[in-house]
Amino acid sequence: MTIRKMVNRRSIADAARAIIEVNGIDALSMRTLAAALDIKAPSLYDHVKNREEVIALVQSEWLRDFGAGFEAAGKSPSEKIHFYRDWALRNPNLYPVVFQQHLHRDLLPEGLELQILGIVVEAAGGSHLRARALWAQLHGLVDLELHGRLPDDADMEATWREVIRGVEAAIKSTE
Amino acid sequence: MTIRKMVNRRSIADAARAIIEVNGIDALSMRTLAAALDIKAPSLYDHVKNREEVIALVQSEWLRDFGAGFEAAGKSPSEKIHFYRDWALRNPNLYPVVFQQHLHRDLLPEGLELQILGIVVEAAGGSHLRARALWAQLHGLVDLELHGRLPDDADMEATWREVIRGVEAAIKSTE
DNA sequence: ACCTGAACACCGTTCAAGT
DNA sequence: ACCTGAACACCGTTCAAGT
Repeated sequence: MTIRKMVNRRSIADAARAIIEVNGIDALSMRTLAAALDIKAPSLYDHVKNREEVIALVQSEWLRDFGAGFEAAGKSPSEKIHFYRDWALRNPNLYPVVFQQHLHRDLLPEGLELQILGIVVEAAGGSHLRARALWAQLHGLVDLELHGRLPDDADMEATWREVIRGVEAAIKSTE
Repeated sequence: MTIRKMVNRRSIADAARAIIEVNGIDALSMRTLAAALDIKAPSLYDHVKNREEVIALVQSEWLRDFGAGFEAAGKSPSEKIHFYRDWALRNPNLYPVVFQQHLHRDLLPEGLELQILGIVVEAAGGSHLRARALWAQLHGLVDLELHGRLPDDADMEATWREVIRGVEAAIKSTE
């Protein structure tokens, strides 16, 4: 006689995260998710509104994880940038879910988005404008790298160093 | 008596592009695509290998379109950057297909990828390294903008000006 | 409240059959 | 060569029914 673990929004989010992490977001179906929780697909709808909301829960859970690590990473621009890249490459299936879906702000812990934005602003030397330009660069480079869109012979280490150099130069120029 | 237009790889690509353009890539199913061409879904497989290949055809068609426009755009970094942004925002449903899918290089016109890369290198003042950093920034900013991931009050015009300023400063610093 | 089986309207793809 | 209907193994979601 096996006992089934309690099913609630948290356990659903955890099971969904595990599926996405291993097999990508396309592998997340309401049926596979239900199976992982030992119930049938229609039962999920007693806990969540729809598949969209399941994804939003994972997004929220992992944005919190990212935020904590980003906050804790060394405080120089270079260290923040390295953390961003490493987090993304360590979580290739989760990254697009967290940073490339519509952000369900209503399910987010209060202030989390602002906290993360604040760290980027700090790394960019205090300018909101440069912070957005920097974030775009980090996000874009990660995305191109994850999709294998850069030429095969592209030296990614050197490219990331170039990004860091650019930010440091921009900060120095306004000091 | 209605006559059906000829069905071939080109007409399939055109019909697929039209569907994606209007309703996004999720709306592209083999059944809706076949219906647009006045045939049944299984018949598509006499012309293409699978849905993946249909997408690759659209990707190839539009990368060529982008490349032609990018080439023709004014030759200053600022003008190239503006063209990139405008093209993306004018084609919000096509952009991810062209720049965020695995690139099927085997279906691409010879040299097209290198041509586009060359233009970015030129806009970046000749440095391959800075070209990748720049492309990442353009791609990332467009993606964040298309996904509405930046704060509502973010001044996008100013952010793009900041990107242009950064590139110009970087070029100047190595002249 | 939580779970179920059956059903609806969809998918991509295969295949035997027609012309 | 090109097209078809039928089928297979999937989807997300709804709903009446059970406890």
